[in-house]
Amino acid sequence: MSAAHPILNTPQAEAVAHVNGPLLVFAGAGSGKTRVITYRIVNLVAEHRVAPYRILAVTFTNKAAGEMRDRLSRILGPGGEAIAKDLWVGTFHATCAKLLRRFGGSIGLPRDFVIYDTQDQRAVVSRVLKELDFDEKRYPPRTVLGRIHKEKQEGRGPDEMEAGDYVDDVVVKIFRKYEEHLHRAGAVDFEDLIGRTVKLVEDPDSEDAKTIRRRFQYVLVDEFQDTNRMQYRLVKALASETQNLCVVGDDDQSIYRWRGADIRNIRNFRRDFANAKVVKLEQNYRSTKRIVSAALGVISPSREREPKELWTDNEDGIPIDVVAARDEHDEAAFVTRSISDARAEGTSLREMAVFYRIHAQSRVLEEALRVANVPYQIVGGMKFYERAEVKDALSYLRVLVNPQSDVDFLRIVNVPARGIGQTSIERLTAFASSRGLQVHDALAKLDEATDVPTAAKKKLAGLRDLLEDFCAFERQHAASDVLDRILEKTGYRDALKNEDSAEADARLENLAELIGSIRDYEAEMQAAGEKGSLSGFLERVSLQSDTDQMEEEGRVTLMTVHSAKGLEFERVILTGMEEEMFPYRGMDPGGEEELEEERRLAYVAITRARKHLALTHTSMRQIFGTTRWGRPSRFIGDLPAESIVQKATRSASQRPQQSYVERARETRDYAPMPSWFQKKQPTVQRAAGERYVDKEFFADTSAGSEGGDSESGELRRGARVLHSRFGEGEVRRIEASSEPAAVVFFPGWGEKKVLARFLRLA
DNA sequence: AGCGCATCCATTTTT
DNA sequence: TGGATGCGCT
Repeated sequence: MSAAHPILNTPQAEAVAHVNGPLLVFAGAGSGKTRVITYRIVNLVAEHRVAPYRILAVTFTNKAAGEMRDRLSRILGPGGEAIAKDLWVGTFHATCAKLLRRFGGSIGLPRDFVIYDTQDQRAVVSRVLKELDFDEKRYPPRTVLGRIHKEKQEGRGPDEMEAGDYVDDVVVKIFRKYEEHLHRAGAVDFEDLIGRTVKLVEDPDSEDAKTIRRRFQYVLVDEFQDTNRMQYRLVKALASETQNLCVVGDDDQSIYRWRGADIRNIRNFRRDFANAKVVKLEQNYRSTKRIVSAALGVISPSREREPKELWTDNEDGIPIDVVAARDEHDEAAFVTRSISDARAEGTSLREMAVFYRIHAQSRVLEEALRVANVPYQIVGGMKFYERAEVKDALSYLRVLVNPQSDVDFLRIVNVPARGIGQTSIERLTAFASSRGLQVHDALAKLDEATDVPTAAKKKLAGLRDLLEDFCAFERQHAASDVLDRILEKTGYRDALKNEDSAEADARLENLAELIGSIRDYEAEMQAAGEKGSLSGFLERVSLQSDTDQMEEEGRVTLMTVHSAKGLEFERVILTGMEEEMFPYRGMDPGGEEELEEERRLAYVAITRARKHLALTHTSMRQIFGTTRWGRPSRFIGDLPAESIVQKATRSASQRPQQSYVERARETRDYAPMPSWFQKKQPTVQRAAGERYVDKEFFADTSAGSEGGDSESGELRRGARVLHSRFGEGEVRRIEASSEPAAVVFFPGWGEKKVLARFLRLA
C-alpha cells in the first residue's frame, strides 16, 4: 500500500496502518480526517484482504456516508465499485434499520415496521394527551417528547424512568402510552432504531446477536464526539468480538450536547479501552496561519480539552476583519458589499458563506442580498419530505405497507376532503379503542360501530374500498405507478388543480418530483440487480429527510454555524458576534457547560474558512421584536491581536437615516476609525500572541466573571438584586451548583434559579 | 370546512 | 418581529 499513499503525513499513516485493536483518532479541523478513514478502509481491504462486507463504517448524516462511499470508489478505482458497494457504510439509523429488518423478528418487531419522524411522533403524543385527558398547554407535546427522547437516549423505558429520581408521573404515563401506541402501530421512532438494535446485539444468548457480532470484523465511527450513550453502546457491542473499533472525532468540535451527544464518550474512550492506540492529527491543511491562530485563540481557554495544538504549514494569509457595525441592517449592508466585492474580484459565490448563530438573523441578511441582487441560498428550512403534500402521499403509501400505522391512517382519512369530519373521526377512533383495534382495522367492522352515523359509515366504506383497490394494484405494479393511481383516484390531484393557485402548482410539482424520486429509486435498484419495493423506498425516505441540494451553483450560502460543521469555504463572514447572540443566551441563563459549547461552536465557525474570514458585531440589534444593545463577543476578545484588523462601518459611528442601497454604497469604503473606537484601542504595544485586554471595548474573556460586581459572598437571603431580563427581585436562597447561583423571586416572574454572575446587587 | 383574528412564544438539528 | 397555533365565526 505504501506506494499508493505517499500523501499521508506521519500520524495519518500511523492511523491507517493500525489494523487490530481499538484506535482513537483525534482529528483536528481540516486535518484530513476523511482521508484517514477512507485510506484505512482501503488498507484493510487491499492489503489485509478483509472482506468488504465485514467492515462497518458509521456516520451521522447520509451526506457524510455518501461522500465516504464516493471517495472509496474513487480511490479503489475501476473494479472498486463492487467493493465499495459491499462495504457497510451508513448512518447509525440506516445501519440499525438494516439490521432490524433482517433480525428484528426475534425481538418482536414486525418485518414491515414503519419509522415515525418527529411530526409523526408528536402526533402520537398529542393523541395520548387527549386519551389521558391532559392539557396540551400544561404538557406541550414538543417538551414531553423531548423528555421521552432523553430517557430513550439513555436506554431507559417508562419503567426505568419511573424508578428514577425526580420523576414527573404524568410524563411517565404519557411515555408508557406512547410506547404502546408505537408498538400497536408497528412503528419505531429514531431512538428505537438504536435502542432496539442495542438490545438485539447485546443479548448474550441470542444466536442472531452472535451472528451479527461475528459479522463485523472492523467497525469505524466518524464524528465520534457526537455520539450519545446508546450509540456508543451500540458500536461497542458490534465490535465486542474483535475489539477492532476505530473512532474518529474532535472533542473541540462537539456542539451537539443539547441533543444528547455525550462528550465523555470520546474523553473516556481510553478508559474503556485501556489498550487503545491514540493518534492525533494536528496539522491543518485547510486554512491560513492567521485563521488557525484565531481558531486556537478561541478554543484555548476551553477547560476540559484533550491536549493538542492545531498548526499549519500554509501561508500567513491576510488579516481577519473584525468589523463593527451599527445595527443588523448596517451589518447586512457590510456583508452584501463585501460579497459583491469579492465576486467582482473573481471569487465564486459558491466559495462564500455567511454564518449566524440563530435562524432569526437570516431575514435581514436575505433582504439586503435580495435588494443588491446577490443570489443566495439558505440551508435549513422546510425540507422536501416535510411538506404537507409529500407527507400525505407518503402516508397513503405507508398505509398500504402497514395498515396498522394509525398516524398515517388518520393523516389521510379525510385528505383530500371526503366529508369525514372531526366528529366522525373521533367516533371511529373511540370505536377502535373500545375494541382494541387499530383504526384501519376498525373499518372492517364498521357495521358494529353504533356510534358512527350512517352517512359517515358510507364515506368510510368508500375509503376502505379505495385502499383495497390500491392494495391489490400494489401487488402487480411498481411503486411509482401506485402513487400515481392514488393521486388520481382519491382526487388529490384534481383538488389541487381546481385550486389554481401558485401554491397549489408548487404542491403538484412536489408530488411529481416525489413520483420522479420513486422512479429513480426503482431504476437504481434495477441497475443493482435488485427489485425496488415500496417498503424499500419508504425506508430510504424515512431515514433521509433532506434532499441534499447544497451544491447549488453560483450562490452564497447562508446558514447557522451548526449546519456549517464539516464544510469549508474560501471566504466566511461570521455575523452577530455580540455577547448574548454568540455566545447565545436565551431564556435561561445557561451554565458553564453551555458556554463551553458556544466556544467550541465559535471554533467550528472559524475553522470553516480557508483564506478570508470576517467577524461582524453590532452595537444595537432588533431581535424578537425588542432592541438589544450588545458588546462585542468575548470570542472576539480571544482573537490574537496580530491576526486581526479592526474596522468599523461608517454608520457605526454616525446615525444616517438611509436606505439599504445607500448604506450599501456608503460601506464600500470603510470609514476612518471613529474617535470613540480609537480611544478605546489598547495603546500599549502588544507582543505576539498576547490577547486584547481592553475590557471596556471587548467583553471579558475570562468565563464566569461577567457582571463583575456580583461575587456570591455578597449575595445573601433577602438581598435585592437586579437581572437584565427579570428586573429587580429578592434572593430566596443561595444554591451552590457548578458555580454560585441563587433562587430569586422576581415580581411578575416568580421564583427563578439564576447564576450569580447574571445578578447585580440592587 | 375554511377563514380571520388573537394570542403566545422565541437556539442550535439529524435521523 | 413574525410564525405557529387555536378558537370562534360563517
